[in-house]
Amino acid sequence: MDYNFNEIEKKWQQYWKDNNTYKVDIDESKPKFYVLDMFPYPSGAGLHVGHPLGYIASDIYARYKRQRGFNVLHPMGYDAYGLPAEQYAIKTGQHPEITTNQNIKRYREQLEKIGFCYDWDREVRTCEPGYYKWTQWAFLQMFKSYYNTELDKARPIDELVAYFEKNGSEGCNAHTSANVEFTADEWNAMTNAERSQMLMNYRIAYLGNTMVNWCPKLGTVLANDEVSEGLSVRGGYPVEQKVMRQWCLRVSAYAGRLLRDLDTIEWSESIKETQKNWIGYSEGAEMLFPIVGSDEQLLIFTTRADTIFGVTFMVLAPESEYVEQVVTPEQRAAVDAYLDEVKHKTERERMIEKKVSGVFSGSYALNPVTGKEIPIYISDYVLAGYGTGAIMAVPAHDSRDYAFARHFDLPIIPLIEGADVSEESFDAKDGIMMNSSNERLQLNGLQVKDAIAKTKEYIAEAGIGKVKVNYRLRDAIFSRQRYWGEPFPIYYDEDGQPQPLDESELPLQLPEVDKFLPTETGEPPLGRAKNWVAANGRPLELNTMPGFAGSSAYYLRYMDPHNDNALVSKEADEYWRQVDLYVGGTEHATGHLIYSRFWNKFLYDYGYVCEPEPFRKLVNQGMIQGRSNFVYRIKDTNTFVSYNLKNDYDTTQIHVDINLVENDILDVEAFKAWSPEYANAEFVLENGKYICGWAIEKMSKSMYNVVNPDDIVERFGADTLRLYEMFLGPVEASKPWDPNNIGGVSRFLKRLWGLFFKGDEMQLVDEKPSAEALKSIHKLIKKVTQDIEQFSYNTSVAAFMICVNELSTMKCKAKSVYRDLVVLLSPFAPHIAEELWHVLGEQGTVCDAQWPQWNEDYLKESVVKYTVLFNGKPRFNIEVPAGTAQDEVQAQALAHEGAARWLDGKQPKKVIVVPNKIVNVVV
RNA sequence: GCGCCUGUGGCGAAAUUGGUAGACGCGCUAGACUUAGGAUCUAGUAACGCAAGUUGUGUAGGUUCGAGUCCUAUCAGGCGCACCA
Repeated sequence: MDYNFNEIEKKWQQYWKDNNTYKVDIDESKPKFYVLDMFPYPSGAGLHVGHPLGYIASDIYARYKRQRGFNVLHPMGYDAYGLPAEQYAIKTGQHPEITTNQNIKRYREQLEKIGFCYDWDREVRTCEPGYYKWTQWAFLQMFKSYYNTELDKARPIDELVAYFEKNGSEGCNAHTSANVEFTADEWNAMTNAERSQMLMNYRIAYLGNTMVNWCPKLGTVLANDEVSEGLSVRGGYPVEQKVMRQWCLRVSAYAGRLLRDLDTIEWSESIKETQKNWIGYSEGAEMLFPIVGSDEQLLIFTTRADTIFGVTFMVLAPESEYVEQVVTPEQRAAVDAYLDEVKHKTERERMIEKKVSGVFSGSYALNPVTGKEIPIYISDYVLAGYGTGAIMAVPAHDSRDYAFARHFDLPIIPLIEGADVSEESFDAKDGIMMNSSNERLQLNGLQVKDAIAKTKEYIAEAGIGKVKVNYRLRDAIFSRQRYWGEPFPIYYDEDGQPQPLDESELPLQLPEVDKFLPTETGEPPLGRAKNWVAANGRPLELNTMPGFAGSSAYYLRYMDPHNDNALVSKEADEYWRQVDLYVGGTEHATGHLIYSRFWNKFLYDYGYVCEPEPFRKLVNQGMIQGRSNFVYRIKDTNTFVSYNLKNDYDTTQIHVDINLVENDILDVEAFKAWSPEYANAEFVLENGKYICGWAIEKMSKSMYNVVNPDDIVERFGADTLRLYEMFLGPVEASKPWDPNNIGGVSRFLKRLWGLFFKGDEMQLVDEKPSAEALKSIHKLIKKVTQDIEQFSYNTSVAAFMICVNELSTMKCKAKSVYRDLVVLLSPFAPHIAEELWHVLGEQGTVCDAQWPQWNEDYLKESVVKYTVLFNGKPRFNIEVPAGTAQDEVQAQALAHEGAARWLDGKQPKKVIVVPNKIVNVVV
């Protein structure tokens, strides 16, 4: 009987569906385990073979854990809001919901063919009202909260209001970005609108005037992680810096906890490192520099307090609030011209130019330690968003200050012995201080490290500053000027102030619009909706939430997906707690994985969830790249040149569909039929063939190198696809899809199948397995068990191949051996395992079979061989009967005896037995 | 510039964590079988050499009886952050 994978796979997929095999419920009698994949955005292109890589790895783990007696939650869903569906809608007028649902249907079909053990009853879609109700709900909780820096957690905003009524802002422990102070009387005298505006400085979800990344081409603002090198990550359009009034999330309040708690989770070092960089912890000092002829002082941040004696000028960011206070009338024109110039440059232009620019403000500041007057400049190399937007410049020991000083011919005072600052600055935090003592502070002779500590102490004592920790992490910009996203549960009152909807009004459903474009007056698409008002008749917010809103808490929703009264019930949360294993790509390191952690911590502060971290262990699967093929067209002709002849002509490289190419040889007729453009193409061949060029690139529709998993399933079966993807290499590694290797895995399954049958008869019998068969299978049990725990699936597949070869060679027919083999194989190749499970006459499904245990006794050798080395060189072998821990002692005695014989009776100096069957003798 | 990771056959990769480097698969070579297939089976396959043997884990040192593995330096590739004070 042949291995008919198509029939088997269809049959068992149907069986699993009919019997709800993968449905899971809370079961207090079993320990839980939560295995999660990052849910996909359902794009129009469908799945390619790269997508399932992580899904297969997690599926294996989920099935394995289930067989080890765990109650495993393994759900799947869709991140359904996204730009492509919206842009398609703008182009065609088709509602993005229709496109999205079509794509979801396709994804589901593709996923089902691969045989994952998802509990589809728990599927979530971020664009469904029943789901986004809870996205909106979480937003409302954030709107109604502030961050208490003393308790280090979120608290109701009402508590802050009560505090303001009694004490004003004095001594208030609330995280804020604004430097405002007011008394209780002032607070109580404010109008409602004024109070509402003031509270925006404290709310965790707030409407703020912030510098945003504005992408004119996309017509929307973007979060920092959606921008790379001044271009939008999606689309690659230029991004400008612009002050706009936008919804933001006070992620920065959580910077410390986001950083600290990284130590409590099992993530790869590289992704933790990426998050650490993104959060950007930096310990330094804030210092006050009095402005000459003014009562105002400049507050600056520095990590190099020790260099205070080398400060020769100050610099303000162009957007700094201090600018207005320091510009003198004489310098007004020059400053305005500079500010105007800076404003019209995009961030990308600023980065590319890297030219030193700036302008003198006209004012001077007083160095609080030396008492010297130093000029205040304005320059865009100082960023408004970091620290205080103002710095003390130490050109001798900071390369940026150095460049600025050289350009404006400002003095440079070296502070470290032996540092040569004639050509460049000396930035290292290393060396002995000099030029750094006066009657107030003496740093000369100290190491830099000690000088920093001493200066910090001094400035605190002298009252000119304080020790301060700064984070680079900024608040997340949370509104988008788009249609296809969650509406905000916010209306605007008579004063134009945003107010929360009542929770009973949730979900606030996305309204219908006639077009998916901004309005003629430049408002977001929701401005087109008719009757877009709250229950009280007031107008609703027109922005929608960004992509990461819906994906920030989806792992919680899977725990209790149909609950209409809570995001997740207490019972479900306390049972499932957190994701034990999360599998997904590294591209979300600074986006989703930060936002989710933030969101979870916020919910944790109120006790809505019981774990401070959402994802205990994270595995990042690599990308599967495509292998693209190229043809070479001679410029301005319709003639194509074979790869090795292309250098004789002036050619253009063109991607060609890999389905038209076999072993880099182009099927020229198929190529002509591919597109009307090529119907009359002519070819310059080599040896009668057209050879294509190739490259390893990202798998993408536009490069015509996409391999569809459906085709592989059709030709080789889902089990082969699963085994093959695991066999390619470590899950974490990126690797190109190489269709050649698949034959080996396919052959392995056929060979395994062949062991069960003689002709059409099942040939296995109930007999006692031989010692060597037991050894072979127990070796496999041990290997596979350990490999799965370590995600080393590629070596597991190799071990299966070895075992099957051994069983085949020894003609093993004992059912009990194959029963264990089938159970071991079932996480990797569930369909064939299920079929063979029933061929063996077993009941139930193999998913519920208990995972076998290995017995070390079967693995022991009867005789242990030792190689005796003299000073590392092999001399002779000895054999010791195996059995107990005694064999090492025996080996030592035997080796000693043997060595003495070899050395003509001379005793060896030392005999070392190492546990891997080698005895080393020192002579 | 700062930080992190990775360097092993023709290729994807293993190596029980310091103990016979290259498991397993692809590819390749030779052969067998056959109703000629997108087959299957057997043997071989790190390099050099007819051999015994020698050399081999990016490079150079070091520790050790013994190093792919540990230490130091260096080179190459990948990723992240980047006028972040």
